[in-house]
Amino acid sequence: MNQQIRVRFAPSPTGHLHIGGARTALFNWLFARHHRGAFILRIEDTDRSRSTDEYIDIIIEGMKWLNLDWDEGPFRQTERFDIYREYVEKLLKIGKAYHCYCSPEELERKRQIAISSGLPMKYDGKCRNLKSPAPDMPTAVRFKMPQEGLTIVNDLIKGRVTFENSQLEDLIIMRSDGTPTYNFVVVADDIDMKISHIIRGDDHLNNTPKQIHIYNAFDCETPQFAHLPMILGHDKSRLSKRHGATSVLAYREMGYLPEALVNYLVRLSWAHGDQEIFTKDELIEYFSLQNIGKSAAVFNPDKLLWLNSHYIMNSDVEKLAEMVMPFLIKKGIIAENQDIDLLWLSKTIHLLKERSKNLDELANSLRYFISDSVEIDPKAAEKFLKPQSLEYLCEIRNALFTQIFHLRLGRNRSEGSRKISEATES
RNA sequence: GGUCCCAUCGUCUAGAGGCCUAGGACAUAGCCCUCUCAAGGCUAAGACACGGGUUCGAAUCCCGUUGGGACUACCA
Repeated sequence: MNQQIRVRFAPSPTGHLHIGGARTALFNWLFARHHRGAFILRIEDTDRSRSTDEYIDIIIEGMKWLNLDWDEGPFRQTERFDIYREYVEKLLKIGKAYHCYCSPEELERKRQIAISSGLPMKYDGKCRNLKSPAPDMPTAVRFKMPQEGLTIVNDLIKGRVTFENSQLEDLIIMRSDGTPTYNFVVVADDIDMKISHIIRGDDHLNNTPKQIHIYNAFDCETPQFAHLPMILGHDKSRLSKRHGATSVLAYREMGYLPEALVNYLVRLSWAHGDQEIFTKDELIEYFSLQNIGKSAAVFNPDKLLWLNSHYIMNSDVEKLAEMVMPFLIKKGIIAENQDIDLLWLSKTIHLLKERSKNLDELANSLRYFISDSVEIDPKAAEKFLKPQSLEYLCEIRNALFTQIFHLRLGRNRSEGSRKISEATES
């Protein structure tokens, strides 16, 4: 293992693992695997009021479904508060941080004034050089940002980005309740975990100069940064619930294959010539930060669906049989513990997979072949099949499907099984 | 408002100054295959945001304009 390369995915458990987060995780994972480095999973749950254990489980489940395995973690920041306190103490001691006695209300008032008068909304530094601190008051701790000069971020994707230090404000690194804040813990953890490359969304690019100064305060070398372009909705605004499903597990529910989602996500801002379909091994071999584009990408459900049907068509029937099972159970097509002839199921799937774009559709088609007792009710069928497919099912003239039709009408499964064998072999 | 990022078909993208009459993929349309629906094959339509430079030569480099996005919390 290459000890030099260490990357991490650091979601906050305030919601599901969404499309954008999944792609960030994927790129980190690919980078680690390509370089034979370490991929670390870290849960950023310092905001206790918004973080839940349930979301942690959901995020981990999403990672597992996508087959993104990690080498270290999952670490939880709430279990590391002692470490952060030490780091804060150190900064206080060397004079890189100071106590701030301003109340949130006071700060909010100043911010409103700044907005209405069109001035920059920056902390005024009131407590920066306080001579006689009041030790009994609840205090937050602020980091002392340099106030002049430039900070340069040499980003592996965006290139050289320059920030004026005068724009940076003394950010709060520890709240008055003693809990540390994001921009600080990120750095503390990345130092502590010896992260070599930070690959994250470019919504963090503006945070980077602040974090660089924290590295400097600790006299630590900064890691390499790579800021990925955002994924947008069809209207080019940030992807959110109103654009449809954004959580990774929702795609599992809808019958998408993890390989299809991974293949779709990897092609957002990344390309390898004209190739569209990649195996996992190919991705690991080809992946490089160098051919990641700089511009945001619009999420396109049509192309994802096309990839999914491609992967369904090219999957082994045995594997599909296994994957479609939860859908059959959920729909009540088979009972939870029903004994089902897997060979028969596989052969039926073989006949249907070409026209199923997802596992949900596949299950719906299967309904008509599995339920012996169910007569076809066109009204009911209409709910699950497209008109053409319904027509196709009902007007069966194709010899092959005539046989299955008989089977479905429910005479004898072994009889049907024999006929499917004949059909699939010819 | 301030700071930062971005800009090739509707969408994802190829493009590293001449291989560009700008290539591929999704979606769209047509044709072929076919007893239906799919799948597959072929074809069509469809883009370098705009304006200035630099250069013998610009999608590609530089500047500006316009448009989009992100950040601007005792959120992450």
